[in-house]
Amino acid sequence: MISQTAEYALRAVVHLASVEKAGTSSQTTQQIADATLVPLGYLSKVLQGLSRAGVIVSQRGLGGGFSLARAATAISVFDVVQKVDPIGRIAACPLGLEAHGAALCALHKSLDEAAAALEKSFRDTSIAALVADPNRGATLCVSPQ
Amino acid sequence: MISQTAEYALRAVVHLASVEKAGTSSQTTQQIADATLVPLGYLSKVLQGLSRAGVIVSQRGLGGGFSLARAATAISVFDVVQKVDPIGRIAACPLGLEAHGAALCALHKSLDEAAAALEKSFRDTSIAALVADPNRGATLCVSPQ
DNA sequence: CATTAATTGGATAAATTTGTCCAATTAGGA
DNA sequence: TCCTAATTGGACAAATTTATCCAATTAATG
Repeated sequence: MISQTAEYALRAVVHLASVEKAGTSSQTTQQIADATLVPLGYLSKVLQGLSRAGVIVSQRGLGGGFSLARAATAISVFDVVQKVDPIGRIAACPLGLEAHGAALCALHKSLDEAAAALEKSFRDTSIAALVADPNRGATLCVSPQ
Repeated sequence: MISQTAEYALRAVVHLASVEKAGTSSQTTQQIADATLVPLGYLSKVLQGLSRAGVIVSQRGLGGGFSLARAATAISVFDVVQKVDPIGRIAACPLGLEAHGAALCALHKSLDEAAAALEKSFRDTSIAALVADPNRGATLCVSPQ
């Protein structure tokens, strides 16, 4: 449903939200990789993408790392997914025929409605809502850092 | 949201439903390719998969081709998608840690709920519902065969 | 200023998905 | 029986996604 890359991006952002809630300001790629079990080298690319997209901010050099670009309550699952692996809403008939202008056939209308529902669900879920209450289960199914 | 292969499979099955509704009993790979604009060689593989999955039936030799394995009302979008490109429901933490047994963290619980909703939407849509009323727009955004 | 720790970006490789082609097999019909 | 039309299955190629590695750059600190 979502790509591996989107899954990795969500894990990283949720982890950042989790440590920020606990009072830590930034995390290195290595720390994020350890917490999320995402391959280090690939995670580096994913974080670069999220940084360019304005979801997180990076700080180079000693003491640097990544942190959320804004409050976790102001970042949605959609914000993260859309940047690395956009949900393909169907705007026009994929067959490219213009016989019916912008009108979609029943199949593509139905698929687009499903995509719209998924998109709404992602828009309505904030990253903050995915950070577990520290008194209950841990974030990301792993023990807290 | 769904793979290219799933999109092709849906086009093919909807097309078969459409021609069967119009009284034609079977279609060759070539005919389906012409109607759906799916690359012929690849469509051949997709149809083989749908055939093995029991969604359509094939008939070899002269006069052969493909037809639906049962009434279009009894085939759902889910039946088609699931065979070629299964919706990945999240049964256990993808990080593979057993710290919390089968319990999902908030992120994966949320993603699984989204997958469940998508799955339900696909289950609730029959192929018959996607065959356009011949008096209105055409099936698949293309002119009828 | 030198050292250390960190991101950045590029080149490259591996894996998966998508796509092509063709020989073998199956079946109908003259 | 022979010809033709069709699926089947295998090998292969291209494109995309996922993953690895490393040199260059940036920044803090002693």
